[in-house]
Parts: sequence; structure tokens; C-alpha cells
Amino acid sequence: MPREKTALKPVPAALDAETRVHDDHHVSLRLWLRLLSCTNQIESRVRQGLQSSFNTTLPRFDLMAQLERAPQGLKMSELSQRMMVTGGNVTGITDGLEKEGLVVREVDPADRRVYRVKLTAEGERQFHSMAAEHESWVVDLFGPLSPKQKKQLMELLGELKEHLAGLNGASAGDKA
Amino acid sequence: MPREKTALKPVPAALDAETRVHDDHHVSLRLWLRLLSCTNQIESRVRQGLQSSFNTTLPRFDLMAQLERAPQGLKMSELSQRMMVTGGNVTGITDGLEKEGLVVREVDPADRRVYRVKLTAEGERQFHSMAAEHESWVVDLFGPLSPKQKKQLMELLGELKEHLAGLNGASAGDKA
DNA sequence: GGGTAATACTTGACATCTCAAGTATCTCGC
DNA sequence: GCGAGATACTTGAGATGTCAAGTATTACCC
Repeated sequence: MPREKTALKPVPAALDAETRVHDDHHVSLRLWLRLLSCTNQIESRVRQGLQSSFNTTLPRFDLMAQLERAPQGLKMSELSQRMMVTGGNVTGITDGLEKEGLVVREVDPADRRVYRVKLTAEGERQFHSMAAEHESWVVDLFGPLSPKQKKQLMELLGELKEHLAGLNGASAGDKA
Repeated sequence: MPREKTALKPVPAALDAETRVHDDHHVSLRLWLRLLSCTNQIESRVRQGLQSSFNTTLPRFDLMAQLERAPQGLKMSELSQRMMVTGGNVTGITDGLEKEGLVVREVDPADRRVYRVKLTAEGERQFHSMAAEHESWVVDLFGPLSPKQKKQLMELLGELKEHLAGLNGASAGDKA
């Protein structure tokens, strides 16, 4: 696919980054970089908070948060899906939490391939104390935005998310 | 810990202060989760594209992108800052790229602690071919949004980013 | 000059993450 | 029932990421 946009000769520095691409490309790229930057900064703050206040990590907190909403427990595959990470990853994080007694794997009697992962009482206790702090951090980080701005942002991201989800089945071709 | 920032607007009888705070927490949390979800999905797609099309990774691409904009080269510390990762991380990624001949470390004669990292000719060639594809991916991913929506999203994220930067301290902000 | 602090980078320990390959279990067609 | 394929999870290799400690060099101050 010849895109024919990169001149091989040296380009004056002042023009390079700004005008190298078509305007629409430029806008989308900058939008992507800004989105990434915001997410990274927030994520970094939350991670540092969890580390310094509770000596734990974001994926551990995330896994426990998923379990807290599912008192009946979740399968490893369900955790993988909800956390948007691979199964191998969930195995490792669950191992760590189980070793610390915050989580248990229970074998499903109906299907012995399946583990039902649940929060222990201690895990639940720890999670609740973390969740309160976590919420206050997030509220503070997004606090400067007005309710209207939050609503707008929510809607725009919702639309983006929906389009992204739509690409999952359509553009990659159907797997029989 | 109650984080009362009581607004002065009238509140319907059914919504006392506590409920309102809870709602705000709920909104901010959902906003954060949605932001994270969008970023993760886009990042995942870009990463997979780089992997399958060029057998490389996002951080490698990112580092090369920084260098492409700085023909005079960048210090390791500058790379660290621009990529928003720690110095130790930059060392590892640079090691890999240098081993493949895409990048070189040049000692700064004026300050022998400093490495000036530059793209090699081969690195530049590879980057340009990757950048073209990368741009088309990003344009496609954000394509469904109208120009107006992109502008709105850009502004909202810009405000968020600025507030986040403000929390860091009294450093000067950068625009990206 | 010489000693102390700051700066630039590297290293090592550890936690995530992906991917691909491996093991155990279930499902379904025959 | 039995064997092929699907499903659920684990494992291992490799890349990224943080943090803290270490090394080399420069800057500063008397």
C-alpha cells in the first residue's frame, strides 16, 4: 500500500512534525497521544497511591475489584475477559493473591477444569479499605472537570468505545 | 474520610449531600474506567499491528518516534521524560535497538556522563515505513468520530491533562 | 585544589504483560 | 463408550515497567 507521503530529502525542522501529514491524520495522532498521556498519568498516580498506602499494585486491586462485585466468584477466564488481559497473566496475579490469603481458588464440582475464584474475608476487608482511598483519588483527579464536562467526555468516549468494539468482529474478517 | 466540597447549588430534596457525593464518585469512577478501556483497546491494536507487520513493539516505536523528531539526538534522560517512563527502562529499550543497529549512543564530548542517542540511517528508514502504517491505523481507529467530536475530545482531554500537570508541582507545562 | 553534593546512566530484583505450547477435562458425533 | 476437537487453565520465554542501589562524571563551595 504506497502511502507516498514521506519525502526522502531533509525537511526543514519547523515544518517536519507539524505539516508532515494530512490534517486529519495530524488531528487523530495528536488526539491519540493526548488520550494516552492522560491515561498514563492517572494510572501512574493510582499505582503510586496503591503502592505507598497499601503496598499493593494496580492489577491486584483490579482483580479484587472484579471479585468484590461477584460474590459467587469468577472463573479465571471471566477475570481475564473483564480485566482485558491474557489468561496467563491472571494465573500469576491470582497466585500472588492466593499466597497472601486474599483470594481462594475453589474447584467447580460441575466442571473440574474450572476454578471459581473468590475473595476471602480478609481480602474483602482489605479491598474495602483500599476502595475508599482509590475512589477519593479518582474523584480528585477528575474533580477539576465540571459535571457537564464529565458527561460530555463520558459520551465521547462511549462512542469511541462502541466503534472500537464494532471493529472486533467486522474488520478482522470472520473466523468460522 | 469525607471529602466535602459542598457546592452551593440547590439540591432536590431526594438527594442529600451524601447521595450527591456518592453520585459524583460513581461518575468519576465510571469515567476513569471508560477512559482506561478506550486507551487499552487502542493501545492493544497498535501493539498487535506493530508486532504482526513489523515484528517490533510499541515502546521501541515510541522511542524511535521521539528520536525522529530530534535529528540532533536526545539524552537518555530526555527520552525518559518524553516517553514518561523511568530511566532504567530507557536503558533496556535502547540496548535492544542499538543491538539491532537502529540507534546509536554517541558520547557527548562536553559532558562524558551523557549519551546522545540518535537514529541510524537504517533506523530512520524502518521508522518511516512503520510510521506510515501506524498513522493509518490511528486514523482508522478514530475515524468514526466526526471532526467536531475530535475537537471536543481534544479540548476536554487537554483540560484534564492540564489539571493533572498542575498537581505535579510548579513545573512548567508542556503542550503536546 | 579538594571534598561534597548533584547529575546521568546502568544494574538487579521483582511484578506485569503477551504469546505459544502444554496438560487436564469436557463435549459431541458416531 | 470412544476418540477428535473444543475449552480451561498453567507454564515458560521474552519484553516492559518500577524502584532502589551502584558507578562515573561534573558542579559547587571553601
